This record gives sequence, C-alpha cells and structure tokens, in this order.
Amino acid sequence: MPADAPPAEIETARQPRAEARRGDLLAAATRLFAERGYAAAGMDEIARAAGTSKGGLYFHFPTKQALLAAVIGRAADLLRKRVAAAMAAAGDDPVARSEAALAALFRTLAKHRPLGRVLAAESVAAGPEVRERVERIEDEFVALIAAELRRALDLGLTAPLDPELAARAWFGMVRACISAWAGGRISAPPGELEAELRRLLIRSAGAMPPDAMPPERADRGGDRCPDRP
Amino acid sequence: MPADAPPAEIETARQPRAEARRGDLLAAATRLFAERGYAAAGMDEIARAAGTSKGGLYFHFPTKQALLAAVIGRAADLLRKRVAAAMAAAGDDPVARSEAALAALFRTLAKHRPLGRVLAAESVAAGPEVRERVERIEDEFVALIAAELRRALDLGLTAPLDPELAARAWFGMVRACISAWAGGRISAPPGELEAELRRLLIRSAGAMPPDAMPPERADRGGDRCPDRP
DNA sequence: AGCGAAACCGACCCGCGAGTCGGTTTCCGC
DNA sequence: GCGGAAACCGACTCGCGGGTCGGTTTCGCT
Repeated sequence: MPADAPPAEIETARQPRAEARRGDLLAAATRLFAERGYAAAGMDEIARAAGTSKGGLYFHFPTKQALLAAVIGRAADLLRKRVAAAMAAAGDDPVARSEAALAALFRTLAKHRPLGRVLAAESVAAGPEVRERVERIEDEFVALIAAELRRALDLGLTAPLDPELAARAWFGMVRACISAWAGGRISAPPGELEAELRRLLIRSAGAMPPDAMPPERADRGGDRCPDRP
Repeated sequence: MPADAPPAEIETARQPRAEARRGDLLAAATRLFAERGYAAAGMDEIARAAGTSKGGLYFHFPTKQALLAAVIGRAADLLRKRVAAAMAAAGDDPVARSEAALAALFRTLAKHRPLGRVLAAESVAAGPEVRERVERIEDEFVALIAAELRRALDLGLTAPLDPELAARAWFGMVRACISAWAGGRISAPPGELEAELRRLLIRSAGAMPPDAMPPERADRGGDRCPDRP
C-alpha cells in the first residue's frame, strides 16, 4: 500500500547540486516576478539571473506557471513554518498567540520583501488557478488567527467582534503596512513599525493584555534573526 | 500664454457617441483587466466586449498602457469625488470625517468590484510607471485620512498613535475586507460588514465617539444608493 | 443633397518570448 | 576509466497579441 499523497511540496531527493540550482532558480524567479511582474519577467532572464540557462531552467520546471506555483508554494511553506513555531512558543493565551502569529507573518514578510509582492500582486496576472491558490493560502492564515480570536472571545478577553472579519482585517493591516514599508513609503524602522502595529491590533480587538505575560521573550526583542543558516 | 496643463483627465469634448463608446470601452477594459489580468486580457477581446472592433478601440486609446492608465485615472477620480463629498458632509469632527472617508471608500469599492481588483493587483503587471501611479493614488487617500487622524490626535480624541501608519493600516483593513467580500469569501452582507469594520477602526484608534453626533444620518442607514442615473 | 471630417472596421504585420530539441558536460556506481 | 544517467546548454520554432493601415460608414453642417 502506498503512503498517502504528501499534501505539500514533493521534495524528490535529487542530486544535491540539482537541489541547489533549484533553490537559486526559485530565488531568482521570486525576485524577478516581484520586481518586474509575472508577465514581464522572461524565462531566459530568470535563468540568466540564476546563473544558468533556459534549458537548465526547463529541466527543473516544465512551464512558467509551474515555476510560479513553486515560488508560491515555497513561500507558503516558509510562512506556515514560521507562524506555527511562533504560535507554539507563545503558550496558551489566545491573544498572545494571535499576536505571535501576526508578528511572525510580519517579520517573515519584512525579511523577504519580494515574497510579499509576489503573494500580493502576481496572483491575478497568472490566471485564475494561481489566483485561487493564493487566496486559499491567505484564507488559511486568516482561519488560523480567527480560531484564536474565537477562543479569546469565548474567554471574554476581547470586545464582542466577528472573529472571521477581524482576522481578515488584521491580515490586511499587516499586509498594507509591510507593502508600504517594502516600497520605501514608510520611514519608520521595522521594530517601531511592528510595535505600533501591535498596539493598533490589540486596541482594535478591545483586548486587555494578558496579565501573566511570560517574561522570557526579552531576548527576542531585537528585529534580527539568522537568515540563511 | 497657454493655460497651464490640466493635472487630471483631459475630457476633450468630442461627439457624444464617441464619448459613449469611450465609456463602454473603459467599462469593458476595467472588467476584463480585473477578471483575467492586464497581460491576459487582449485588446481584441476588450474591443469585442465593448461591442466594437480593435480599430475602434485604437481610435480612442493609442496604446494598451494608455488604456490602463485611463481606467485607473477614472477610478481615482470617482473615488476622489465620493470621498471628498462624504468628508464634506461629515462636518468638522475629525474622527467622524475619517470614518466618513473610509465608509465612502468602502461603499464605492463595494459597488464597483472590478475597480478594486484593478487598483489592487494590476499595478505590478503593467510596468513600474503604472505601479508608481497607483501607489501615488493610494498615498493620496492615506494622507487624507492621516491628516484627519493628526487633528484628532491633537484634539486628544484618540489614543497616542502614529497617524501615517494608522491611516495606512486602516486603508489595508478596508481593502482586505472588500477584496475578500468581492471574492465571495465573506458571507456577511455589506451593511453588517461595514458596521463591524467601523467598530474595529474606531477601537483601534482608541477613539471615543464624538458626543455631538449629528442625528440626520438616519436616512443614509441603508446600503443602497442609485447606481447609474 | 453633398462634402468633409470624425468614427469605426478588420485583415495584416511583426517582434517577442514560451517552449523544444539535439547535443554536451558532470557526476555517480562499478 | 568507463558506461550511463542526470543535469545542463543555447540555437531554433512558432503562435499569440499589440499595433498598423487603407478602406468604409456615420454624421454634422451648409
């Protein structure tokens, strides 16, 4: 009996150098899709930027759409991982967990600016299938936050609100601010930006900060963490 | 000495039928750009959808980019008009004015769904010039709201906050909710959505509702207003 | 009516870029 | 070192779609 189909990326174990190339290609594609748009970025251009050739690119990805899909899939995996870790580390309090999820989203997108651009803007340009895929990913994170908000609501930690909608609104806030910041249209450093945003989020939910805030988050206070291990 | 260049749309007075065609073309272009994306929507297709031919389309717009620019310009004008009117009708209280501006934004985008899609997503696909143009328009509205927030802050009507950032965040909230709603991913009727969103916005600013709320807004309570006169 | 310009038509042109393919290099197992 | 497969190369194909253009219709004006 075969193992049931893996739901996400099927990292077929190839030669290590091939895996490295694949990574370079994805990185270059992400950057160029973000900079020039899906349609305007040429396959030849992407291949060149990754230090390889068109043929090499087509060896790894059968089509341009597949390349975009891989870029998006990878981004989604990264976000999922970071957010899950942040929420797990935040303990049980649902408000703290929501905060942590959004902070993780924020930091990850802030660190990989092109990634946000691709997720935000390229979904329409590449046809309805891709658009729906991106919308699904967004819905996934919104649902994650909504679940926490619902718990918080049940515990009486927030003002009465519609958790679905509030989660969506929060997501939109984070994305708009990240996007403007990535475009250089907000001058504040990311640390301040995040703090201010957190205040807005908390106030909008009418939440009181959890009285038993665990103090061991002191060392995470900076806005830098190792990028490429 | 020639009159100084008009800053916005140059509605050269042509034959009335030409003006009508132009309108049809812009409507069709808006819809198709939103549905299939800038790159995927063909000029021939747009012309056909507007009930005319490629040649007719090119009689009105010299190039595809010009067509998109016209679509965006028209959208911006519409939004400007609605928002200005709403703010003027809201009186002097800065919180009420901010609320009114966002409500106008909300209603206009909710009524013309494709318009929001174009503004939100097509900016990257059509090259950097268009992207910057859209960003300018967004900045314009953000600045409008930020100014009101600053006044509110000075009057002590809100919690301490960064007006620029809060305005940006508010804009993002509205856009995200509209976008999800337009995509059918939020079930709530627009009236409820708007009310809930308003609560979130107000709470996020830590604002108290103006004690002298003018009561003549009773008749505007519905969510319908005449579309095409 | 009749003239001229505005408005419109659609077959055609042509550059661009996604995708192909035969050939070459790299590397692993023996 | 050698066979063979995986990985890679880049010149070429070819359909698609933006833009052109000569011709036709519509309409305002006298």
